[in-house]
Parts: sequence; structure tokens; C-alpha cells
Amino acid sequence: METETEIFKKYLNKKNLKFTHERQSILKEIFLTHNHFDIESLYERLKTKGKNISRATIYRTIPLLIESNLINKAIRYKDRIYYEHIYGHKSHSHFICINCGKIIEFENDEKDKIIKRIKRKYNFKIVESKLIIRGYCKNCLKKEKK
Amino acid sequence: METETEIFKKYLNKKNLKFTHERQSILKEIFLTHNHFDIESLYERLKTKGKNISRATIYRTIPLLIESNLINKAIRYKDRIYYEHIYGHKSHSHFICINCGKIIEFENDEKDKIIKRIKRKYNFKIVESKLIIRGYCKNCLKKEKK
DNA sequence: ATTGCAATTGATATTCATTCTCATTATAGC
DNA sequence: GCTATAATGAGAATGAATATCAATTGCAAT
Ligand SMILES: [Mn+2]
Ligand SMILES: [Mn+2]
Ligand SMILES: [Zn+2]
Ligand SMILES: [Zn+2]
Repeated sequence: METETEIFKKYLNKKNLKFTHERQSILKEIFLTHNHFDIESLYERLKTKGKNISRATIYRTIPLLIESNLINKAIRYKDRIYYEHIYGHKSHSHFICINCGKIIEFENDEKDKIIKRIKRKYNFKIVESKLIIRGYCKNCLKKEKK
Repeated sequence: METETEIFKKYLNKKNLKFTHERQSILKEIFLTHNHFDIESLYERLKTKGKNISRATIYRTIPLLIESNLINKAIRYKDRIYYEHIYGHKSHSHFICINCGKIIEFENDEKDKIIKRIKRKYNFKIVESKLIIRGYCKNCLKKEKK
């Protein structure tokens, strides 16, 4: 199985783009843990580690990682986009708690069936599909009752 | 079957809010046709008809209509939110063409099944759920080939 | 009809994520 | 190392959405 770095390098090469230190640091930081992340927190995490990479560079790198099929937009919450790894992870959907922001992933093989049917029926070229559930998590419901 | 106006009035009443001319005009314009719409185009449509209602008022009225279960957020495209009627319309999902913005609605009873299962399994209180497909429509694919 | 008062409005300022600009610097192939 | 081209950082710009606030309106009680 190829490493994330190999995949990213291959992609950049194909597009005549460069594997800069900044892109390397961003890639490394993102794949350090398997968490949903947003740009601002990624920026802060890098800063903490002494990597003063500008927000602009991060914003410019994200689409490249998406194009490389390494990450994806997972969900939008409070005007921020949360991304996630997809390389090496089974496809899944998300529930997000409107109150506390907690994200729960769940399997849904049925979704792929729906997508396939729609694709056949309408002759679309599908780029992405998402099933998102918004609501209140167990914890937040408990608190509310008090 | 109650009219949209009756429903909206009832909701406003319950919340001690007022059925103003502005809110009436916005409601009327929205339910004039069954189309997905965004705030800016709604603002323009009202203007054309001599209703100079400020954007602020429209932005403030939309959440009230959502709370009344008359409309809903349908899809996000190019940084704009597109809304749609839900009152009197069967639940459905959306495909949107990334190239031309065309929206196609499709039935998906399976979605409700998924949602119910997830709800049971995790004890969520579900507020909304969406299945969205992004890609290229037939027309845009045809053009691309040339 | 008048009053009183909370709700509403419009104009404008503000916020905030994201994108753009551009002068300076780094990368990679020769 | 040299060169062409891509990339970067700093800060400005954008644009949808929200907040502010003085002036206005709706409506229920008199
Ligand atoms: Mn996930
Ligand atoms: Mn629709
Ligand atoms: Zn929660
Ligand atoms: Zn199209």
C-alpha cells in the first residue's frame, strides 16, 4: 500500500507542481491522527509545532489533497468546513450534533445503492455524494432535560 | 389543507411575532412558484415587483419560515444556500451540477430507512438529514466532449 | 380613535471564512 | 550553479450572513 506522501508526490508531479516543505508539513500534520479537522485548527496545530505556514498556503494545499483523493470535505458546521482522511478509510456518513459539534460516523452501504441507481437513471457523472444527519446527541439531550 | 399563510400566521402568533406586510410579501413571493431559490434572487424578485424589502428582513424571515415547516435549506452551491418549499411536497433528495447549477430532484425512500435505523441505534434527536449528489449533468457532459 | 409598548424594519457597520494580489523566494531539471 | 516556473506570506479584498440602533409599525387594551 502506497504511503500518503508517495500518492501526493505522484499527483504533484503529474501536475507539474512542487513538493515543498510547506506541503510536506501540512500533509504530515493531517495524517498524524484520524480526526475531522478544519483549516483554522490545522493552522494552529502547525503553529504550535513551530511551523509558521500561512493560512493562504493551507487553503491552497487542501484542494490538492482532495484532488489526490487523500482527504475530503466531511461536513459543514458553524460556517466551517471539516475535512477528513479518506485514503485507507471505508466510506461512511456523518451525524453531527448541532449543540456540541460532536461528529459520529456510521456505515451506510445502502447509500451506494441509491447513488448507483440514480447514476444509471439520469446519466450523471457523480463527483461526490453525502448523507448528513443533523440533530442532538445523547449527551446534549440528557443535559437539556435538567 | 391549510394555506401557507394560515400556517405562518399560526406560527407567528404562537411566538408573539407579527404578521407584517414584509413577511406577507416574502411568503407570497416564495410560494408563487415551486423553485429552489436563494436570498439574493428573492430580494431581486421582490424589488422588481416594487417591494423594496431590505435584505436584512429577508434574512430574518427565512428562519421563521423554516421553523414553520414551510421551507427548508435544499442545497448549497457557490457559497449560496438554496431553499425550497417543503409544505405539500414529498420528501426528496437533490443532485446538483457543479458546472451549470442545474438541480434535479429524486425520490429516495431508502434514505428514510437509513435515518430510522441510525436514530434507533444511537438515540439521536434528528433535526434534519440530507442526501446530496454533486457532479455533472447530461448536458454539461455533452458539451465537454466537443 | 388613542395610547403604550414590544416587535420590526432599513440602513449601515461588522464579522469572518475564504480568495486574491503581488513582491519575494524556493524548487527541480539541466 | 542557472533558469524557468511554481510557491509563499502578508495583507487586502470579497461576499454572505449577522449585529446594531434609531425610527416605525402592529396590535391589544383602554
Ligand atoms: Mn468521517
Ligand atoms: Mn427540491
Ligand atoms: Zn451534542
Ligand atoms: Zn450541468
